[in-house]
Amino acid sequence: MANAPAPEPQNSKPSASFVTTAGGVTGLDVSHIQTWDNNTASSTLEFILRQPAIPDFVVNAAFLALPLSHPISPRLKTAILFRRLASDLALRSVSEKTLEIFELIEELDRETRKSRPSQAMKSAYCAVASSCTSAALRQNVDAFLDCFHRIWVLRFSDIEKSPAAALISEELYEVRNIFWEAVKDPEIRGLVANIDLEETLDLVRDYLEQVWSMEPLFPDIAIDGIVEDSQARRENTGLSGFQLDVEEQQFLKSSDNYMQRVVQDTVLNPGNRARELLVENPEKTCGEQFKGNDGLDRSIELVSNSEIGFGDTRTEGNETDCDKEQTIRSNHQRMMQSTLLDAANKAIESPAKNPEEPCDEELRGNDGHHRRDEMASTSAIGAQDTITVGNEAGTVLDKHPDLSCLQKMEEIHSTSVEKVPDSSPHGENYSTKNICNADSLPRSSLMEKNQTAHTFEWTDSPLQEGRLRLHTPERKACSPLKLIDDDRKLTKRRKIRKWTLLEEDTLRKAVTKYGKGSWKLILGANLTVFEERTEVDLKDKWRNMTRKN
DNA sequence: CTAGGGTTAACG
DNA sequence: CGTTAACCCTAG
Repeated sequence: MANAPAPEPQNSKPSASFVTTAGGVTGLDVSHIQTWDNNTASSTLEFILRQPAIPDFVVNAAFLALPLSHPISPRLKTAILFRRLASDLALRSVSEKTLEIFELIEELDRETRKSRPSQAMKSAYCAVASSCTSAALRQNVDAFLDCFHRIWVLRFSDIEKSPAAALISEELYEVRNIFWEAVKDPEIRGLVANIDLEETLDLVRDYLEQVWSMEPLFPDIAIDGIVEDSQARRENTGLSGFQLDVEEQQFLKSSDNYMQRVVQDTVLNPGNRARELLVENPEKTCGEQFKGNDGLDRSIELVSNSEIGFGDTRTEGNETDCDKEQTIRSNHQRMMQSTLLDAANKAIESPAKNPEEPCDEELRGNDGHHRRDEMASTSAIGAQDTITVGNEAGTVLDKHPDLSCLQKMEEIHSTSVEKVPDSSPHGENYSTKNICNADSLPRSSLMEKNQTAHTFEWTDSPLQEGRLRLHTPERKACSPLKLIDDDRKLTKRRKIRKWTLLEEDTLRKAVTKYGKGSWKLILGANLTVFEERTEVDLKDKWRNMTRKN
């Protein structure tokens, strides 16, 4: 995984300069980023996100240099999530967050590629879920019961109802049954207590490698300026050939300064992986870019501060446009930092910690709800929710140590939901909040809802305590023109796959059984045969088959 | 969700 | 270059 395949440079306009070392691409010259069009920016960011050798802080800085108006496409969101998966992998840690990332990727995947999850994805998901449960069992029985309830009952039923439903494979059902047996019968627990983390990591690795090599990273644009050494690089960073106005120059200086601070923080932060990478390549990575003057100091401090709550960045009465920009940017920075650096910082978390605590940490001191929404829709599950789930599940299980069936647990789950019909932690309507956000900012969060995503409303049930929340795509105000433009470019047509004889046979039989037109039903009844086909595909295929025969 | 017209890409 | 299967878009 240390060396993901780099995209073949193609021949078109130069767009981005990368710094390479023996270990691969390790840095990025962002000085021209302001001149990139949306497509170039998306593709380039996607590229660097997929380069494990590029330290997180470089990725972070690249996002920082990106014009705020730049839309984050579903593809890019997916790439960010892949980055998180890769980080988990590098740190040899899988957790419930990893599970959630899979769910999010699957949802996004359905939006962008309209495909069902690959076998590799489902296997990896199943393995991560198993590993988490097994790890909990090794901890103690309470943790195991709690974990089982959270993952295999609550989360499972949430996914079933979510756009990520296709993630649930037969294998997952089987594993759930096995764990369920272990819940009922302590003697079986020994058999599931030692699920191999290595195997899980391998499966996640397989999945990532499959996805990363699946499609060209640069469908339309090319990376032309791969710089081989710092000498050449120096020439390249001089902004020659580009006319920058004063504002842009100031901005660039500011981002340099930000990068400098990130580096300092990173270096001071023991156990941070980025630091190791930096030390390995002290000058070839980004060293030269880290000169600059005070531009974003205040927002940087806010960013560097582990506190995530929404402080007002405009404490001095001096409200210029520049300040506004800083405010927006500082939110942006926090978002990126927590998304990308969170994984890197995991290394310094105590391994003995309760799995919920990292979330707690991310949200500690937070009394602003915006942030909470953002985190809930990215990698972190709302901490209070999670903890409540934990406690509740724990006590429930303690009170009913001899639960006789899964249904009973599910009953408990649903009654607990009914008991607190509208008690979301802050009594807020999340949808409304997000819409407000979207109105005021071009993009307040990298993980902001995909505009093309269908709405999956949870408002009338599961936002309350005792329930894990899944990603909830919502609409936001956005220029429809931009939207169409973006999606056209970024949503790829599926690769053509010939129908197999088995598929044709199955379809024929199914049509005689269920009748022509029940495509959804037919698909549902033959999910394994019609892997990665949609009901529309079935319909089209039937049209083809019946046209000439 | 389905039906049906439109588009794309593989193939002879 | 025409034909066709696979895939996409969207009205109803």
